[in-house]
Amino acid sequence: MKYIRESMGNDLRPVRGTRDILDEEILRFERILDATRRVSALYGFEPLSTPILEFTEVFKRTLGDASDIVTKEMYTFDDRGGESLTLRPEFTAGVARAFISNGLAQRAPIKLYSHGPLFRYERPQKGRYRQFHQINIEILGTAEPGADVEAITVGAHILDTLGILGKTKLEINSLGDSASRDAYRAALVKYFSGFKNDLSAESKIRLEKNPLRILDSKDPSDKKIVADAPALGEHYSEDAKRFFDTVQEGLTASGVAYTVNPRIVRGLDYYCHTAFEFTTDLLGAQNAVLGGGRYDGLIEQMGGPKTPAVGFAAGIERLALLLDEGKNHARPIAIIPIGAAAEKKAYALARSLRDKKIRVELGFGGNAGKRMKRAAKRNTRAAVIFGDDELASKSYKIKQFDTGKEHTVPADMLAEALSDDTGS
RNA sequence: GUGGGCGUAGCUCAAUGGUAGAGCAUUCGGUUGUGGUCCGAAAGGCUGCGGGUUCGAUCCCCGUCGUCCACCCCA
Repeated sequence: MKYIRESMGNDLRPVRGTRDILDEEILRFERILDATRRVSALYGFEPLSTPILEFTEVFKRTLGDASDIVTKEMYTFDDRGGESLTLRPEFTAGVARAFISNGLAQRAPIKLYSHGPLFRYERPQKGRYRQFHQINIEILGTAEPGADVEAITVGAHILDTLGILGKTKLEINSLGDSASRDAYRAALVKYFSGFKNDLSAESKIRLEKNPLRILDSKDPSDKKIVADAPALGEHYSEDAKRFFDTVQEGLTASGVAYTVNPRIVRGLDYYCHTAFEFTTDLLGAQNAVLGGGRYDGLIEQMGGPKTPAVGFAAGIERLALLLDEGKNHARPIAIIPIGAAAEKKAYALARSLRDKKIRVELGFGGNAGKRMKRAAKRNTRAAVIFGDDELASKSYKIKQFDTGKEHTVPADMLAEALSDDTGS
């Protein structure tokens, strides 16, 4: 340690906004991925893994040159061949690209789930890192409101399986179809322009770049102005209204509780109709845990066939922060051989127990006392103790750590005696 | 990118303008066929880094890096 510090200085630190994930946290990650895999399979989702690197153009074209992500948050660099590449800052663009590249339109509608690391150059904060991880769900190739219902439902189901649905609330909104959106945007710009001098500095910029986002401003004086702003609902077309109604009916029929919040908006142009967020008040300012919406225009915008789609992403770090303690560790048993003959036999015993799906800690070296100590530290539930006596009588001594009780079982009953225990 | 709090042992934190201490954790011993408790001991620190003030800085000042919180943006 000392040597390393002297020779390497600060270079041993992980890069700002990145970190090693270990112990309790990585087990939580595993639980989240496990639940996502199991639940999404129930809905017919197939796994998809796309590259972490894409041509920069993939993100520029989908997110828009002016978006914050593109202008100041992407890790973009030229590779040795002079190509401009970018570490993916989000999933949807890469999934859409893969949809086109692989001709998945042939299989539409198709349901895909992905997970993995994403990168954004942002100031790190609670539940927010420069390398972060998401699970991602997309349903591509159907314009039916039922797909929106299913996307939201599978999200709720995953949260429920993780035991954290109750810590969140679901808010939904409709942005209307593109005609409704454009009309609404114009109405908003007109309205807010009348208050230009009273808006916060950020919102003045939003007025130019992204007027919908003013609705979501946290600035107190903005909020007052927003309160009387024209409502999105007034600008829905008949179709848009019917679509939103159908989604709500579907959610109710699916037993998914929600509230309509007109302030839920998406900044990017290709979003339309449904927008939704599962939020929590347990994570400070990073209140969005899972969010998504419909993006009918995206794939066509990328140069693919006209393909309506809906999807969401959920931040694994944020989900992990909400997860309850415990249930992460399955408790193994320890094998404690005493004497040379027993020690030699321990390897085969460990293997045969592991073949029977019993988790085994095979301590290394030391006398019985030392091995017992180590076993206790490994959170084992029981120890299998055997020496010359037990070998002679073809038996094993089992010690239950929780009760401290010991009993001896014949060799051929060992696995059975151990698998009776809970917690494996 | 903007604003604020904080950087002392692996972790959580003390301390004083005179070059640092506790608890937990770690290792060893008390116990070579029995853990968790208990007792004893050891190890672990350029007090983030650089500069300044000072006879002397962990403390005061400046810078820097890191971290945390908020804004921005988002999951």
